[in-house]
Amino acid sequence: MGSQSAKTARRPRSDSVRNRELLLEAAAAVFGGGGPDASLDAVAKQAGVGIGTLYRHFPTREALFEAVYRHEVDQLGELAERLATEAAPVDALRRWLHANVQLVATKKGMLAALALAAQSRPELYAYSFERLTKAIGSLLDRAVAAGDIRQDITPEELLRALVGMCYMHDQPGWQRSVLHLVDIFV
Amino acid sequence: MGSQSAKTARRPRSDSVRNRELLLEAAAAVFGGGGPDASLDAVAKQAGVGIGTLYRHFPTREALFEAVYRHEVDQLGELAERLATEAAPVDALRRWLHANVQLVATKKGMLAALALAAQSRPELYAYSFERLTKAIGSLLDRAVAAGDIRQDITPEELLRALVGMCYMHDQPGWQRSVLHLVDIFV
DNA sequence: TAACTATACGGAGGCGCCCTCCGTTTGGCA
DNA sequence: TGCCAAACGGAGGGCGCCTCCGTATAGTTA
Repeated sequence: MGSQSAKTARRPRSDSVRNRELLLEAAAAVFGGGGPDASLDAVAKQAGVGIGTLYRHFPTREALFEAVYRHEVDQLGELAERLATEAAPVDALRRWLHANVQLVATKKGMLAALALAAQSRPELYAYSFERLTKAIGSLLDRAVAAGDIRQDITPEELLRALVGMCYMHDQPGWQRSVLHLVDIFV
Repeated sequence: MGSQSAKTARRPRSDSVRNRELLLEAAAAVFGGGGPDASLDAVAKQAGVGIGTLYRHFPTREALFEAVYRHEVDQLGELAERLATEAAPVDALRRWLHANVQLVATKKGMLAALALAAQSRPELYAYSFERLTKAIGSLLDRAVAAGDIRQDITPEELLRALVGMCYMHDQPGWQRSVLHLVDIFV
């Protein structure tokens, strides 16, 4: 039986996998720059693939949004794992939080779209919440174990605080002030 | 000087005023039914006017959203004033709250659009908040004065509670339960 | 009342985006 | 190396967006 349900299963084609990745990156760039109404033709062009390929991978605009969202969340998760092995506990936490702020700042144009997508798709919200909570949790645990940080804070609290702070993203200078708060807090 | 700044001012044309009203009603209906992506051509058709007339009154889609939003809020305000003279205090309050729930239920498709519009336009939010708070305030004062209701509640609290309850608008049966809560509360 | 004109109306048409469909290409497997 | 399922590309029909200008009409003036 192996990992496949039948002998007839085939490995996915390499170009398919690569194109999917290219499309996700292109979509993040285009939506980030031009807002959620940006043309899908532009996304395909940016990715260097035909429009048909885009639609094969993501049948609807919403599907593309959702995939981009998951992709971003996954990248944050992986970043956390990497930092956990590469950096000193507190530093890892600080850098991860900064990466979050950075992401929100870059993808301004996507926020509205993501908010809508997450609102109408509870399971998406749940997924990202769990994944991010775990990421924070592991970083936090290490920092606490190292004795570098107070213990009376849960991952959920920290995540909510982070999200809340980023909600002010239309005030001028929000980025500075959030980074500042993060540094003070740590 | 009267109400005009110069003698050269002309009264607005009656057809213009009428068409504007027709368009707002049509837009509320079409967006309510077909979501915020519904065609503007459809709105014009529903209103029985040419597409050019729609664009003259509302140069962008956002302008139309905003106008519809203000219109709805104003109507709720007027309803409150009317109820204040026509119904018994507590009954007026109850009916007004019910009208709110009704509105949210009817205009489901508009909620996402309105949320976006309100988010990117702080003054719109401020306007509606003030107007609705006043509406609730007057109804609440009357009910309290009549001794029919507890006194330790502010209009702001009530408004927030109402909005909060309607945020669950994707759960099945939310409408029943909110109406139920309203009745119990009153 | 009639003539005048500022104002508003309507909708054709150019443009660009959406999405499907199918002939062509390519990667995996034997 | 040959086979073919899977994936690719992009032309094209359709539709919605928005502008532009000739026509109609409400308000004003004589």
